[in-house]
Amino acid sequence: MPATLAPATLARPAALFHALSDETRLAILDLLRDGERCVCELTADLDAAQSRLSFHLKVLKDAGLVNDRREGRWAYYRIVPRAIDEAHDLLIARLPRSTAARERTLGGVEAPPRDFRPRCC
Amino acid sequence: MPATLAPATLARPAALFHALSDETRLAILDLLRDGERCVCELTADLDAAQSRLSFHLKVLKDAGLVNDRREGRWAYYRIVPRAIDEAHDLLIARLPRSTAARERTLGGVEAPPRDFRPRCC
DNA sequence: CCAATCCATCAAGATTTTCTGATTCAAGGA
DNA sequence: TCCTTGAATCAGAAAATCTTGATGGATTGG
Repeated sequence: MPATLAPATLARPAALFHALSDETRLAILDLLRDGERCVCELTADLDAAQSRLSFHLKVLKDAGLVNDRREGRWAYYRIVPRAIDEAHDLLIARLPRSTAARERTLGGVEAPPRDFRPRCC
Repeated sequence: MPATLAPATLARPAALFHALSDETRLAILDLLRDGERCVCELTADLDAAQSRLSFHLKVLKDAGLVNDRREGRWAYYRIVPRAIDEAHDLLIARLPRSTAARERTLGGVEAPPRDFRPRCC
């Protein structure tokens, strides 16, 4: 997308929300809420092909939402709570800025005058 | 995706996070934080094609993240704070379940015994 | 009525994601 | 050493998403 649309500050939130935007990945996270799991457990619980889980685990890991730990031939994945916190902050940052703006947003008493016209046209 | 992987309960969070996973849409939301804007304003501010903005506004609207209001030939869009709140709740629901699980996740003192083996293998 | 403006929608193409089925590698166990 | 298992990675196909340019409807002003 054009540079004018994509300040660096939007890349991280977009990547984080993208990692959360898939049902398979959300199902993985739901399983990891109870603690770490190896890929073979996830494969069994989700009834999904192993290469598919590896793919989605990589997406989650690249986004920083999960960690992995090696033990013998197993790979154990777990949630990184800080990443959820980060996503939380990035979400809150999307709320309307002020109470006044919020009321305007909600169509409250502070709505703009009827003859308000956009600046661009 | 397979039905076994996609309980109905995951469709909504996936759709919501997907709407938030694009830089153009995040840029739109950032502009709407100060109150409602018409499409022509967004087009000017983001230097984007009008059909492109209509596309992204539709994605945001279908996800419930924005509302629109018609006035003459203008369409004013605004953030729906409740949808942000909903996304917030869906995010918090992805945090590790208990303190114990969280400590296990973080590799704390409550880590499982060394001879722990996955149930599946 | 005519022309201009705002906007949604469509079709076509390009790009990105996702899935499947190998293949490969490392770690154990026999 | 040989065989099995857990997991990452790759190639190719399929599916979804995004962009662009064109079209058309609705509204407004002349």
